[in-house]
Amino acid sequence: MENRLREWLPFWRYLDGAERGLLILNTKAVRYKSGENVCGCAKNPGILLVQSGTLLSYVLSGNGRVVGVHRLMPGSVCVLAALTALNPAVPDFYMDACEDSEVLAVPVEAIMKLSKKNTYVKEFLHDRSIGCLSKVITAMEEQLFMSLDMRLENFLFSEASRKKSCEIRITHEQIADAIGSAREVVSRALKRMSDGHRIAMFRGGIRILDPKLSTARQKPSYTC
Amino acid sequence: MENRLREWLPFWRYLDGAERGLLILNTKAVRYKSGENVCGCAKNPGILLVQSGTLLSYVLSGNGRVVGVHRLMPGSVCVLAALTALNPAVPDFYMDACEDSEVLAVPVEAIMKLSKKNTYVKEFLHDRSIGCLSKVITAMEEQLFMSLDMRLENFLFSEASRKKSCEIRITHEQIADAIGSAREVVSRALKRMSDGHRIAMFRGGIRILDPKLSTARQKPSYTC
DNA sequence: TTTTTTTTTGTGACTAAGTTACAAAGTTTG
DNA sequence: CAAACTTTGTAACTTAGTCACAAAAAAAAA
Repeated sequence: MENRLREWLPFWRYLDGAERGLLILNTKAVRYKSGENVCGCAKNPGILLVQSGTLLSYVLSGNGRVVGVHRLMPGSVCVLAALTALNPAVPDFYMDACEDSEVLAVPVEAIMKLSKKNTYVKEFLHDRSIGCLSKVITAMEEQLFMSLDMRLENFLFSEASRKKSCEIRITHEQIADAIGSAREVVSRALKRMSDGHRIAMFRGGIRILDPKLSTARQKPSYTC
Repeated sequence: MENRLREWLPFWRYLDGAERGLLILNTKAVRYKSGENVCGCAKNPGILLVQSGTLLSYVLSGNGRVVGVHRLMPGSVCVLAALTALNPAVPDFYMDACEDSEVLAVPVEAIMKLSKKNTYVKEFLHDRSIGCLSKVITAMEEQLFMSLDMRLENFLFSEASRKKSCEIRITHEQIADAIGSAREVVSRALKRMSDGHRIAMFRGGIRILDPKLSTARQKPSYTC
């Protein structure tokens, strides 16, 4: 545990013995089953250090629509949950495990106590907070400004490169959740791509045929 | 000038003589004409203290669509522009004067120099940054999750209460920009409201008739 | 193995909202 | 007053989300 903290918390080397003790004492290893809710509904694990598995954080509308925000992989350190708890201006976020996952969680109170005394912790929190919120904004910009087809292509591309394979095992429903759309809409878009022989579809997955799809990841372009 | 800085920068009382001098020396009073661009396109005035007029900050898509983010009124202190310059992860923002306006601008370099030495400045920046980004996220959530009609009603209500009058002088085009829609869409929605006798329309403005419109401001509700 | 149930995918009809293109009405300016 | 510009109206079309239901495939139960 101590090794993990040292490895992932850049301020570790600036902590004195008592501060390290406080952190070690309060940090808890938590396991989540695939699909289990990690954060939201008044549940707040604090700062997360992902050991294994994948977590997905998202924003939720009143009527169930969703914008995916981050994918947290092993090695990720995420302060978003803590931030929600610390600052009432920050809107609510949710997080689910999308595989069986193992994380180290530093509760909000502990990190707050530290950050009040230690500049390095404070600076760490500041930096990561802005990073997290920026990612949220970027994700929402994508959702607001990019067409469904582009988002879908980008998603397929990024999944393929993540899995290092042009065969992706995923359902239309899961894709829709990931890119913030509806299952029927995704099914139709995939059908168009399939008709154009850019992908091949099979139950529970997709194979990418068009090499262009797996090379140029588009980005929304901002002009003035 | 010094009085204004003291009044609006909560860390002023924690600065020593040299630091105050640095700030006074670097802060500039700037005037913007209505419609003039304040921030964006490599232009970055730094931290803004609005003296008079109104500024509007927004996010811009590649094809000209817009999400309004903040309205800065006299007394507002905004660190968004500075934040963009300081942290490459933060996406680009734009800002226009929407009336003739007068602001005090503290350039990025000056505030950075101060924040490196002074904890209070650092904490101020941190706090305002998170506040600004949270507002951006809230604005984008509204755009993503709320129906056009709701956004329009909320806008009309907030304008009416801001101007303390149920007669708002504004064009459909300006409304569309403010709520992130298109002029035709706004015209149609206004026509529906006008048909239902909730508003009266005249060239260059709108009068609110339905008292319900000016009482209950709706918010998107988040559930789990 | 069959039968039943669940999961996944397909489809049509409908709605909301953004886009394009143009016209008409009202205002301002020469 | 006429010309130019600003503001508003309107129709046709496109994209994407919603609702309702059906068909196909896989998994579980009998």
